[in-house]
Formats: sequence, C-alpha cells, structure tokens
Amino acid sequence: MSKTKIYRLGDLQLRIMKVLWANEAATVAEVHAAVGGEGDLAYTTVATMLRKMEARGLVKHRMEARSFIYRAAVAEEAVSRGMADHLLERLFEGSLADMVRHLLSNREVSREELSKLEKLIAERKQGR
Amino acid sequence: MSKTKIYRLGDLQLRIMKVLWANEAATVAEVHAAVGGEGDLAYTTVATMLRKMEARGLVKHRMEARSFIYRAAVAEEAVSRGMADHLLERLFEGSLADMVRHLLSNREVSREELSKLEKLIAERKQGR
DNA sequence: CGGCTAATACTACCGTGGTAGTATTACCCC
DNA sequence: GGGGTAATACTACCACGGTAGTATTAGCCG
Repeated sequence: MSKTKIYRLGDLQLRIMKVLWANEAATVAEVHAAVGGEGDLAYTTVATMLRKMEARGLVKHRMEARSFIYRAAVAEEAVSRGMADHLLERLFEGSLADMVRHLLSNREVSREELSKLEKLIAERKQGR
Repeated sequence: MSKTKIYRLGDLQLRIMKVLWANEAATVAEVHAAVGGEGDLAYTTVATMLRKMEARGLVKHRMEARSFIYRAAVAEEAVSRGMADHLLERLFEGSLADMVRHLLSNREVSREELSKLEKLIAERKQGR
C-alpha cells in the first residue's frame, strides 16, 4: 500500500516530524529536547509517540550503541502537500482562491508576503 | 470559555456542518440524506454524531413535532478560518507564501483561479 | 561484582471521531 | 385501542493521538 494517509498528523506528531526533517536523524533524547520546548513532555511520552509513529510508517529507527536513532520515513513535501490538499478539498472544495481569501481576511500579512505571493502567481501563469 | 477549538473537525463532522451551513436548519433525516451520499451511513450514526457535536457546541437543536431540528452553532467563516489558520501555523509557520507554493506545486490550477488569486493579492496590497 | 543509570518495552488511561445496534417512546392510522 | 412506524436515547466498540508510569535490560563505573 504505502498509503499511510499522510495527511492526518496530530500536533505532537507534526512537531516530532519537524525535528526529524530538520535533523536527518536523532535519538529519542534529542527529539525530546527539541520538541519539549514549552510545557515539556515526559521522555517516555516522546518515546511512545515515536514507537507509534513507526508503526504507522512515519519514521524508522536503527540501533546504535544501545540507542535508537530515528529518522523520518516520509518526506516533508509529501506531508505538507498531503495535509494542505486534504484541507483544501475538505473545506474549500478545491478552490485555492477561496482558501487564500479566508487566510487573508482577519490576518495581517506583510508586504513581503504579498509580493512573494504575487510573484508565485505570476510565475505560475507563465506556465513555469 | 466558548473556545470550542473550532479547528478540529473530523471528516464526517465537517460534512454535516456543510449541510447545516447550506440549509440553515435540518432534521436528522435530512442531514442523513444529504450527507450519506456515497457509502451511506446508518441513520443512527448521523444522529449520534449530531448529538456528540451538540455536546461540543458545534450545533444546536430545537424540538418540533417530535423531531429534532438541527442548525449550526458556529459560523462557516469561523471554522474555515480556524482550520486554515491552524494548518498554516502548524505546518508553514505562518508563511502564506509557503503554503500557496505547496498548493500550487503538483496541482493543476485553472487560469481563472490564478486570476482570482491575482486580484485578491492586488486588492489586499491596496489596503482594501 | 554490585549498584546506578540510561534506554527501551509494556501497559494503561483519557478523549473523541466514527460507526452502529438495541431499547424506548410517542404518535398516527385503522 | 392496538400495532406499526419514526424518532430519539442509550450503549458499545474500535482506532488513535496524547500522555505517562512501571518494568526490564544492558552497560558502565567504582
């Protein structure tokens, strides 16, 4: 299959994935340190979550000197697109314009962001 | 509180909300008919879900001639924005441009959509 | 060697989305 | 009035995210 339903990640899971995407490989302790910023979690919580995530195919581990070294088993791209696509379909019936409209309303967006967006659209229109 | 954590809605819940947003008010039977399109659900499944959603403050009901008439208790706007914002923060650290970039890649977007987007950005830049 | 320590394994528990069966109730029609 | 029917209520399960305690194990250090 390989269809791991990539788009459904909880908050903690996503935070963990971000650590692994940023670091390529990390021990439980490293993930715990990196993830546990505010309102820190128990070490075992992170360890348990990693095990559950491995069962779901999100991460893999190898043993090294008595420690598990975890790394991501799914690409950040795939997850980002999966989740964003899922939301776009579920909520806005695939209309990107609708989605962006919602995101623009009631939110302060810097001029830089707007310019970046403009450029993106323009490029895309050019078929690039 | 009233902070119902608006942004976490399951697929079925969202489908139900869409029916209620479209219809203003509906009986369980109506929701069931409208939602159960493909791979249809049991009537009781919809009824149970509605009850759970009411407990969470997502919908309300009134009695009328032996039947519950449900209506949405949260605005579509609020939910859409909540969910989209949540994703934007969790996944793209608030960078709208990043998010749109992901959504544009590997996806066919009509010229109309692109034009709509252009207009949105332009309007926003004008401070409107 | 014996104990400390760091690591994983196992188990448990809560909340909630999703799904649905069974029970109860209240009406309506013959 | 009695039976059928439509509606809700109650109960039950499973999966899974999140959280964490307890048990076990393996290695190290004095």
